[in-house]
Amino acid sequence: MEIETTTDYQKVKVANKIKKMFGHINPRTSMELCPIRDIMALSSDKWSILIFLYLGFFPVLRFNELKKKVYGISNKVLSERLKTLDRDGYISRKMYSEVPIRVEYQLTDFGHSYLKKLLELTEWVDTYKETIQENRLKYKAS
Amino acid sequence: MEIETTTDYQKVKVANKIKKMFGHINPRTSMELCPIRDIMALSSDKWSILIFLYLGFFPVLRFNELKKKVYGISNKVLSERLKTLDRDGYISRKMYSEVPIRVEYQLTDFGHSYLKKLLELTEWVDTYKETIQENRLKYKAS
DNA sequence: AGAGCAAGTTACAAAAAGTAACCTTATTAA
DNA sequence: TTAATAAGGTTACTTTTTGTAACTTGCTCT
Repeated sequence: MEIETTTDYQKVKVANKIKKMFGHINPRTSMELCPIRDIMALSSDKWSILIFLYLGFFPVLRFNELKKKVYGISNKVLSERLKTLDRDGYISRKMYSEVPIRVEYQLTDFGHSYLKKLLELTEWVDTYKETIQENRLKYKAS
Repeated sequence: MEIETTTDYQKVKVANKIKKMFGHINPRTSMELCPIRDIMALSSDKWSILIFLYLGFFPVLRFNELKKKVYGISNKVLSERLKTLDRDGYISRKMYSEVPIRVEYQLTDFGHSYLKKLLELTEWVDTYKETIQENRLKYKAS
């Protein structure tokens, strides 16, 4: 898989984007107070990605349905992640007081908007996953 | 900040993308063996994002320069992240046997390619960070 | 009365991240 | 001739985060 080189012009554009977003980036200051990292970390961790993907694929899922699909996740962690995603507005939680109780989760418009962007990044990863495997083998051999 | 609603047509397109990438997504199988999560988790965590951004902004940085810029990171974690990013091929590490020793890190073409995609996601986050803050306040109040 | 179900919670163990002191090799200053 | 300084880490130890598995709650059905 060939990676096209980034031209100097493109690099300048990237640097400008970074500067615009992280205005205080310079040798003397930090990004410590920047919320972007916090938001990124909470929405792109290994479990949240799967929750986004499954809710993008199946419009509505209940707690235990998600638990079965997001293979390996525990009740505790699923519960925590759903709370965070709900709190930040990516998903909605609807409780129906039936017996037994029914709770339904789905992406909000905001969540769909984020998922669209997240997918573009995962598509890149999907395209180059073999390249990364090869890089790891080369590294190991060296 | 208004979020535009995702049409049913767009949702189907998203579902198709997911199906293409995560072909085995269905109620009976898992994504357990999928490398995408692993790669995403290792390249988009809270410290790696900053390393990408700083190396996207400053073409070449030495260990201690990075340490100063990536405010709050410890030697140990910086060293670990740099190793992982080097191993996966995002950055290159060049050592010069001077005294004192000099080690330079920079993005590879592969790393630049990834950063470009990562930036699109962080730009979305940058655009909507206030929305998320509001969502959190609403959630807290409810 | 006992079993079962959905949707969690809780107490505890394991893993990951953070902290601070230390190491190496060579150079210069006292 | 010690001693301090420098870069780029490593190591031992502490704290925080994750993961595991058992338990809870409220109601129904047998």
